[in-house]
Amino acid sequence: MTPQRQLVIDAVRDLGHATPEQICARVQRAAPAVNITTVYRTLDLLERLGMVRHTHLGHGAPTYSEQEHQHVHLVCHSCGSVSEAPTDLMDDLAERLLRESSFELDVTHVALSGRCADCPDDHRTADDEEIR
Amino acid sequence: MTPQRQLVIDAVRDLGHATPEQICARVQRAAPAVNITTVYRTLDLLERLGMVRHTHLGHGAPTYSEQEHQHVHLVCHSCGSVSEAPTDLMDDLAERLLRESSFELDVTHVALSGRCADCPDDHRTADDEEIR
DNA sequence: CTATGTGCAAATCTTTTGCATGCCC
DNA sequence: GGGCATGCAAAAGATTTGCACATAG
Repeated sequence: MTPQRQLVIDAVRDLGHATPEQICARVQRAAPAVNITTVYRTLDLLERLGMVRHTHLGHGAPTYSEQEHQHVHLVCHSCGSVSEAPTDLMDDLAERLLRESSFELDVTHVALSGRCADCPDDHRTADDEEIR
Repeated sequence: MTPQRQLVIDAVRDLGHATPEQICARVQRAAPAVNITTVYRTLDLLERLGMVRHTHLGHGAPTYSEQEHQHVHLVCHSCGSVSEAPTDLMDDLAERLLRESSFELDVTHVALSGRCADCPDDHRTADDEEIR
């Protein structure tokens, strides 16, 4: 366990869910010399150790969060905000998938996409707004 | 409507769901001169026109499919296979999200992740296997 | 001494942009 | 001629790799 690794863990914990870039920026506030390469390598390592997990939020960037930090991500593709919902929302679905398709759902790995409460239902299609 | 655009539409239809790269390769079988830039631009255009949609399958690459081709994608993060399930699987969930979180779910935009019927439950974590 | 972690630079891959050309009306 | 679509080359952004150095055990 090196200082860099500890900093990455702290950053992941503090940020909740963040991209490698954001994590790197955070780490560099404490230790400017830390290279982004190290952040990538460390995230990879921590993930293999089961200490962090990553989730795909839709538009390319994977985000990392603590392993324990389990919830379903709801991404608004109009405003880009990410909110969280309890994983038991998915329990029924998970059960049905297992029964009907023998598919064992990993609830936390992928974000659900849609429009959040704050965004009006204008008629642009959702993807027009997606951050690239 | 140019020949290139028709070819892209055909490729999207034929391939079901495919990345821009795959679509480009397919198009180039018929017209080798077509540039990948054109594929990207055309997909963008077709998407704005509502003729195709794209879905995030988890590991970075977005895949494009016909607009009408509505279903939920199930991605196995052990073997990488993509299967499809009827969207009404998600109806209950969508309703609950709307009621409890005022979140209007877009069922088709994001793939669900998990382990498919064919993959044994070994104890590597799912993400170890994720295609990068 | 050996193994491992780190920083740096460069390579790679994907996607986007700028620009010149060509075609259609 | 004006506008739009295309191809090409280059840029941009994200991630990975090779390598040399340092440090710990």
